[in-house]
Amino acid sequence: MRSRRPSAIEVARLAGVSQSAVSRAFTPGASISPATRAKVMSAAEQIGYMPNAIARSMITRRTNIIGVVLGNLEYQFYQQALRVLSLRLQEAGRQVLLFTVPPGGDLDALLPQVLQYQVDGVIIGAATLSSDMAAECERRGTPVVLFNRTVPGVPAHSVTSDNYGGARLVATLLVRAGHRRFGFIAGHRDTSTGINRERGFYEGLTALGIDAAAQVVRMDGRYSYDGAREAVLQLLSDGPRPDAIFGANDMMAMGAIDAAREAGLRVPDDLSVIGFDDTPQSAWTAYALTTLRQPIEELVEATVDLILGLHEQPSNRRTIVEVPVLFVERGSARLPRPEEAVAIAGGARSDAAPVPEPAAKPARKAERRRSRGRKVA
Amino acid sequence: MRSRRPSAIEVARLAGVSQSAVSRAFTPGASISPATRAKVMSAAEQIGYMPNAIARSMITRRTNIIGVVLGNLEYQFYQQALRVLSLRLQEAGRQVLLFTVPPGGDLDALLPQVLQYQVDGVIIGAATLSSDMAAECERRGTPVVLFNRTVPGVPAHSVTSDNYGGARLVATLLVRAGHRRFGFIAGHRDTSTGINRERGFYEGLTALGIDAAAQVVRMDGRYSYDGAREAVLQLLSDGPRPDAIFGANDMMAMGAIDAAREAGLRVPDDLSVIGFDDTPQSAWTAYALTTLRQPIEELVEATVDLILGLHEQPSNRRTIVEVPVLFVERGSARLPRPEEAVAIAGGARSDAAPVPEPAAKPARKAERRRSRGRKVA
DNA sequence: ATGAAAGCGCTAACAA
DNA sequence: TTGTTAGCGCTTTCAT
Repeated sequence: MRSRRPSAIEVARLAGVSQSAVSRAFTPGASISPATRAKVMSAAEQIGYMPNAIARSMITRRTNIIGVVLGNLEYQFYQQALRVLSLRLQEAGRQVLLFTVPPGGDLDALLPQVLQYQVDGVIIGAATLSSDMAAECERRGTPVVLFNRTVPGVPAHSVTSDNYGGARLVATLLVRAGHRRFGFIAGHRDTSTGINRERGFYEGLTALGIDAAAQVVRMDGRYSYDGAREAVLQLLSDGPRPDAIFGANDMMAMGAIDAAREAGLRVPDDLSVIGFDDTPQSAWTAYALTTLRQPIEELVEATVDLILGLHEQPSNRRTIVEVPVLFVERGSARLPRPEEAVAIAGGARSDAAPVPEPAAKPARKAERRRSRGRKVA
Repeated sequence: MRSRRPSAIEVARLAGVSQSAVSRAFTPGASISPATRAKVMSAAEQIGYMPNAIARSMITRRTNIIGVVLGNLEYQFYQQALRVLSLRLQEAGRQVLLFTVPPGGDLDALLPQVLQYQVDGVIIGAATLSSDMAAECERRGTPVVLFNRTVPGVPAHSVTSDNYGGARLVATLLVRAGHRRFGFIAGHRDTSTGINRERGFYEGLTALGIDAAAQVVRMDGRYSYDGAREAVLQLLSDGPRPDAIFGANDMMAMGAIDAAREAGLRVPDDLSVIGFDDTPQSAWTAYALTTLRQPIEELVEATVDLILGLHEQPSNRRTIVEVPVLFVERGSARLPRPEEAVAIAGGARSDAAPVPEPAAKPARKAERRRSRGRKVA
């Protein structure tokens, strides 16, 4: 058996050309005659040559690797996001170097590792980035895009969905449908996502004259099914019952639905429940969860465009992309009559009956309305 | 502002030492005096130097990068697996270069890309590996481990769970509990996982004298919730009803449960349903799915041990690790009395009452039995 | 313990 | 179009 990894020199020798000819043969659009290229290719094939991407990146100063740092890979949303991200980056000819912030771990400790691999850019969908590390990345000329989060005071580019607007829309729709007492299941206080959803919900209620402080019970669902289920079970067992619950993500909303049923309540007749994300499970008939869809495809597309664009042409202007969310009506919440709802949501078309229905094909049948979305440059 | 990425030479100049001293300072256990190291470190800090992992790997001939190729990132099981895999590899000081086989895409087309990055090993949890590509990897000395699959005729190392044994156990338990007519929801015919689960189930039935050909309706669930739900809806609407359904994964089993309920059946009273995987949703009270747990942690651990070990010390002996699965009883299936069930499963301890229960903490409360597991070297 | 020098596999500038 | 040459940033002999 031959030596393990043939180099361009060996190919060159075999093909009877110079080593740079080999390099050119593998460079699309390089100045080389078809005859030479053919010779090279056949020699390469013969000995199983394959260019060394690492060596190439040393001199081109680009690795075509994008670092992706995630901290919440236990959440469906991030799992889906990673799937799409990986697909899109690959289509763009880039590779994904994946880093996971371990539970209790530190993003700032991880980032130097990422940078050592000379990545062409970093996409961060994890905990908070310190402004020190952001500055370090900028100094090195490595573009950074925050995915699904913003960090106050850190001048990094970011892509998020309109968490505030979506949550505010939920508040409006619930009030218009006659709900008066609410439960809000919060995730973590220290994520921009969670904060904005909470703010949107409370401000939406307040804007319609609801005394949020008195009428909303805030629960901590720790972003988990179990956490939410237990909190809601507790809530329903003592004191006056809410007539609607808004979960800061779908998993928690589903925990709320199960809790409600365990407590003998019917959803949505006795209790309306709305979630956030539109994970695949929301469409399952056991839940038929009315929710806000985070448009993963669009979020990812924006993220990829940003990071690749920044590598080509660095910019010190901070870009913030905010993508509108979509209201997906299934069966878990009582809502205003369609005409009114449409007026509330700002005129998007509604093409479904208002009756709850099993949602096998929610994408086609359900009523949807877009939140405002904006792009801030 | 200074030049973007300081090199060891610049550090050396600033510290008044040679460039190799800088290298040594950053190499644990290298022969260098504390004084010199201190000088280097302070100079490095000053100009923000960080070793270039790419350059280093050129000469050490190891990148510390493991290629991970997945094709099924829409399935929870692989999402979870990736999460754990990434964590464990990071703990071992390795990085994950992630590749996704696009829908309809080709693993063999992807693998050369992986190899160009000079990865220290490849973990494959996607479609089928051709023996050509396997040979190519071996020729280059890049170890390959198949995750959750085996490919007949391809001499690659692999780690799987005991799909056959688990499925066979399901058949046994269902028959012993008195079930006689069955539905089996298959995934794809071309995955070793699917094949073995199917074989185990059918052979388990046959071994107990059930005429599988006559008593089992085989459905194609395309590994999806929707596919399974529709297939089961169809099944229940015409012809004699089965009294138990086994889904080749949890998502399909949950689709079956929803279909049964839509058809007005109670689970498990009218219909027993068992799944495979033990995804997080199985524990949700709406389903309380009785299922077989694929021990992700153990699968990943074995995979990581294998791939790292192989890189240190290549072996041409083919290693196949098969990890036992765990039977997790929740509430979706009627089962034999505990004593009998234990005898069937081969003596594993049972510490739960046989009554179905909401499964908030299934790990502690549920009854479990291990399938046989074996390790073949 | 330290520095000088060689070179990992490649691309890019230059000359021919 | 082609070959020659000079590095990319680092580790690793080999002297000292």
